[in-house]
Amino acid sequence: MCHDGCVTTVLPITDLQACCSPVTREVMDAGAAATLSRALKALADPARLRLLSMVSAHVDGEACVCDLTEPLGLSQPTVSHHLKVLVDAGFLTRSKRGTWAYYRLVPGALDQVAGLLANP
Amino acid sequence: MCHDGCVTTVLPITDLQACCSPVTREVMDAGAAATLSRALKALADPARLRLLSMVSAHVDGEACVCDLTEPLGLSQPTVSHHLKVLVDAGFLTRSKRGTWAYYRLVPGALDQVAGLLANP
DNA sequence: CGCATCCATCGACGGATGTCAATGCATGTG
DNA sequence: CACATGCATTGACATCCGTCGATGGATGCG
Repeated sequence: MCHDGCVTTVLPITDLQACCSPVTREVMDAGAAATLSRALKALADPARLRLLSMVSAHVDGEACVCDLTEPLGLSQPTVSHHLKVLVDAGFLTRSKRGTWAYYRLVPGALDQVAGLLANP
Repeated sequence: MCHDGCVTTVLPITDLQACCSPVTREVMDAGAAATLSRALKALADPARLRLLSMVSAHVDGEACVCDLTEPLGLSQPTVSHHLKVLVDAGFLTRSKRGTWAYYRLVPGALDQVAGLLANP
């Protein structure tokens, strides 16, 4: 695997909005496909989908790791790992206050991916 | 891995439309997350995204394997493999006519996934 | 200070995934 | 019939990914 450059950098959401027109509009070049697929890979996991859902449904739209570990049924390191993946992909932000780390949805990030899948 | 049942059956697109409300509407249960993540996994590959794009852009909205293998730059078995993944996930249909196998987008399949990601 | 809590990172392990060469099976053609 | 073409399947291989226990750093509290 790992074609065309093997980019290890984080995916800023701005890359996504600049990268490509929707899948069915015209033929995607390799770069656009790689960028969009990186965003989709971050979403293509049941634990991460539930994390996004739980964070957005939590009070004030934010949640810390200890709020998520038990209802998700996974260990704390695993939850931290998934949250990091979602932050790196631009779907969540992390803000540390005291001992706690609060995660929050990035507004419009999911809609942007949705817009690249749907027809215009 | 492979929690909650380890379903090996194909994912009919009807499951998807029945499975869940959008990610940010309410907390997803494990089953809905598994179903949606299976659809997203099928999309989360640059080769498959380009295949969808190339099929939809091809004349008459359909294409056979020999149309796709050279512009994609992957071997014929690999292209066949990716096409099978997309068919099994409900994003493409396959119709064999003579020696050729023609692939075609399933109307609305991508939009359905998009609708589950975006806000209502 | 000493201790508990929250969380990120590390190392390890098993299973999944993307890729190709080789093979086999239809279908069409001389 | 013999042969070529289009495609799916198989087997093998390297890599990636999800998970956990263990560890360690940071913060707050007695």
